[in-house]
Amino acid sequence: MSDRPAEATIQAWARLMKAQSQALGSVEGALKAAGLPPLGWYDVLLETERAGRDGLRPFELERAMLLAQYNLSRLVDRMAAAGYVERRPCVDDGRGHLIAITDAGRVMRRRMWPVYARAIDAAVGRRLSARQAATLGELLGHLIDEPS
Amino acid sequence: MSDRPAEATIQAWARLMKAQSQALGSVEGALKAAGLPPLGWYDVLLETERAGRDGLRPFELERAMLLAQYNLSRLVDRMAAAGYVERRPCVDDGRGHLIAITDAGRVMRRRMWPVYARAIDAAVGRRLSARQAATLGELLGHLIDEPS
DNA sequence: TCTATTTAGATGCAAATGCATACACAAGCC
DNA sequence: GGCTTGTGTATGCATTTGCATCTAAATAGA
Repeated sequence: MSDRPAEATIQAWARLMKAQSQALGSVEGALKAAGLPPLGWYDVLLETERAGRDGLRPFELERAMLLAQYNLSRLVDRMAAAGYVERRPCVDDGRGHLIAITDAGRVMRRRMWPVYARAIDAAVGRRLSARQAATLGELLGHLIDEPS
Repeated sequence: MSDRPAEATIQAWARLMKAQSQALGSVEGALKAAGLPPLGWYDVLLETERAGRDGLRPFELERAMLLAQYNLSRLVDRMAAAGYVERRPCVDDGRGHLIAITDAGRVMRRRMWPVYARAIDAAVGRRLSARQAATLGELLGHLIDEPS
């Protein structure tokens, strides 16, 4: 019980929760206000677009994102239903498939980006100097487990 | 559209999302592993305990937490059903009520704290020096809207 | 080759969330 | 007092999440 964290630790923890909650909320809000899909969709679109023609496997996508497997599986369902990605059989491995972005998906990603970018800038960029943002990123990096 | 955020901003944003997701996940995981209720319950217990004998109004609680109104309403339902808080009629204002912690609630809060504290320390405290934690808290503070 | 184990992914079900709206009382105005 | 507007809280319904489990295919071992 003498593990009681230092005051600075507790404050950092509390503010980490609060800052991300507000930042995320305002970004999601901006997307919704613009009639666009939620943030998670953007990440999938970005990763699948980066992956090129062939697309990528769900488990690869899972690693790149902060989503549980079952969660991703259903997100892909929805996005496929919306026509932004498609599932293709995977020759190498009959268990899985490849997820590839469609033209509509590319269009949507381009449509989302300006809104997303502006929202990030409002939530983070405009509130910190370049130096502060760099420091913040650096410190937050310490809290992230590198699986690499 | 030339609002494209600076690299440092984007990195800070991405890491903010990732760091809190991991930190929160590990804290929630620690609570669950110890057979304890989730984090949100702790916050309610803490605030109601601080509020003293009379308890406090849901809208006050709402301000102290990161919860939407309807969400809090149902959280209180669950916690009342579990016997940790109780709703009492409010004489001043017939619309609302007061939420007060019970003895069982106080016991539960005390049971949760060591686990919570250790988890915060593992997720944040041990990864940063005191100075770094203070800086992180300071920078995160810039991202938080002060309604005060 | 045949079996056991592991891995990729989906899915049924229960719980939690978000949204819109309903409801009840309070407060201000005439 | 009646009427309108505002505020505090609950709730029905659809969507999303979490958990546990299931299937199918790959891989390892005998």
